[in-house]
Amino acid sequence: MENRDVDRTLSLMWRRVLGTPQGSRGPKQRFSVDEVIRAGIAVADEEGLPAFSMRKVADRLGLKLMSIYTYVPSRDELIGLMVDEVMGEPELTPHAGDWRERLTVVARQMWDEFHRHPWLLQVEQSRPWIGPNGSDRWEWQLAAIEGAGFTDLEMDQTITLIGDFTGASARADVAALRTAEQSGITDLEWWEVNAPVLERLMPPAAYPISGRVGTTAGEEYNAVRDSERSFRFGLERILDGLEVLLTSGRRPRS
Amino acid sequence: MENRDVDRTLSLMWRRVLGTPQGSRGPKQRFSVDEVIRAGIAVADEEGLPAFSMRKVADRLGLKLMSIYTYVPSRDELIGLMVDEVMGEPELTPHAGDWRERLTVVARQMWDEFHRHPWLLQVEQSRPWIGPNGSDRWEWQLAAIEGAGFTDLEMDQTITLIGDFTGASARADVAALRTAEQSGITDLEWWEVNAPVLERLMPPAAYPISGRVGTTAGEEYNAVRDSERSFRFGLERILDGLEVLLTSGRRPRS
DNA sequence: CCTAACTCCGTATGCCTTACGGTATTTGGT
DNA sequence: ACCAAATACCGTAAGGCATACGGAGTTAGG
Repeated sequence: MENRDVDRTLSLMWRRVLGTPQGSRGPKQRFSVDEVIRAGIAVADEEGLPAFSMRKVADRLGLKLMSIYTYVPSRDELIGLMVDEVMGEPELTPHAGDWRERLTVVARQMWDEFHRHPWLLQVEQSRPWIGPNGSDRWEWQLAAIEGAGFTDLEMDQTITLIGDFTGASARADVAALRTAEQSGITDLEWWEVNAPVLERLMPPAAYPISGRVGTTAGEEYNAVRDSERSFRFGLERILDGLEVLLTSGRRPRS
Repeated sequence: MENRDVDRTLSLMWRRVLGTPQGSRGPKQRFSVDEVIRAGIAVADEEGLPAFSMRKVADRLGLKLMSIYTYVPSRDELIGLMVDEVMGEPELTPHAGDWRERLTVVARQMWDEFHRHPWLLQVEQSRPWIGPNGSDRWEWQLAAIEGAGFTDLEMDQTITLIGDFTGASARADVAALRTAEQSGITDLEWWEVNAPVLERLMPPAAYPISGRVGTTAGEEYNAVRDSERSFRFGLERILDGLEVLLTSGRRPRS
């Protein structure tokens, strides 16, 4: 990636700060970059990232396909801009309560966001775009545990841990929701269709533990999985583990 | 999804158990389903899932594109079969040591696997295929914590937690490795190109905490991120948190 | 008032999956 | 021994995608 591309990318990301460097010669653009980004978000919200295409963005704006490329250099770039745009949606409310409550808010915000914009989980960012909203968010997330007693390194690792885990849980939950919706068949119905076949294929003797655990979980969840509950379980364990780190005594306030 | 499709899907998955129901009339197939699956894995290993195509699988076997469809009903199905095939690669060694060590082995096995077959992280399984190797693995993973004092429900949630977290960490690590390899530019070089631009865009006063933390982390990691280290950090926290759950006293052996 | 710069778009290239129909091959049944 | 059914393999085409390129129309600076 050339230096010029870096500039092009970043100047779109930070267009609020830099202003839009509109050359003044030719005709004015019919839309703004922001409108293109918002149209992109709408398409992705409705159809998911695999079905997201430049043509659909263009159609939504009443432009023809290739005109989109005068606003944005490529599909990947547009997606990067969409991501940072979305990062700016939730208000970064001042932190309150102890660090456990604060981290819970941080995690819950991400969880909600992944449900509002499931395509975020499908973005493959080769190199992370550094945009204004993402940067503000990262600052806010770190602020949640500032002064709790972590070292700088641990702060970085802690937010990464919370984010990674929340993303993975949300991914499972969103996948389950989407499948249920698309196939028009509930988890339970699916199971009822497959169970007889699987019972023939999987002798209980070969799966003593998963058989027992699966039955218990199925009865308790009233479904094959309950991702929301797994998320709460995991988050509590992680918070407990962080507390152990903080109270293990070997730690002078850095 | 019709009942017949369920059968078709599952009978391919469990072909070892069921035998291949080869009608005996026409010409024999030149290859086996297993060879197709292995060719698919080779393609995915080399080029990743986005570049994975039926044509490449066919080319690798010396078949023409459409012939693949006589072995496997669709691309998605083939990917499902590839996943279960890969799940059978590592040996499920008998568990030894305490539950912490065992869970570490479980997590490390997944971590390694995601690095051996990074495309696993790109698979969007709408409904999870239940195959023999995946089932055996799940049984083995649960066995790692059998008798440690968890309830059945907690066993399910614990393995899910370890798996989710490991997947997310591996995703970050693999993405970083791939980017470094593809762009031929290291994290550090990328930073050196971008830093001057970003310094202009991001006034330090607006990012006091992330500035400080980022500097510390950068010096310590000798890179922007160190996913391997974040993985070890997160895993330790999670294991600590699970230990809290087990030793909190409120727990009669279920 | 002319021309440089710019927007918008038509066309083309080269990918992808998969539906469909044709042809060659093998074998069970007669 | 021969025919017909079943099957594997493949050619073609439809309908999708990103994006390179060049042309036509529009605007404003000099």
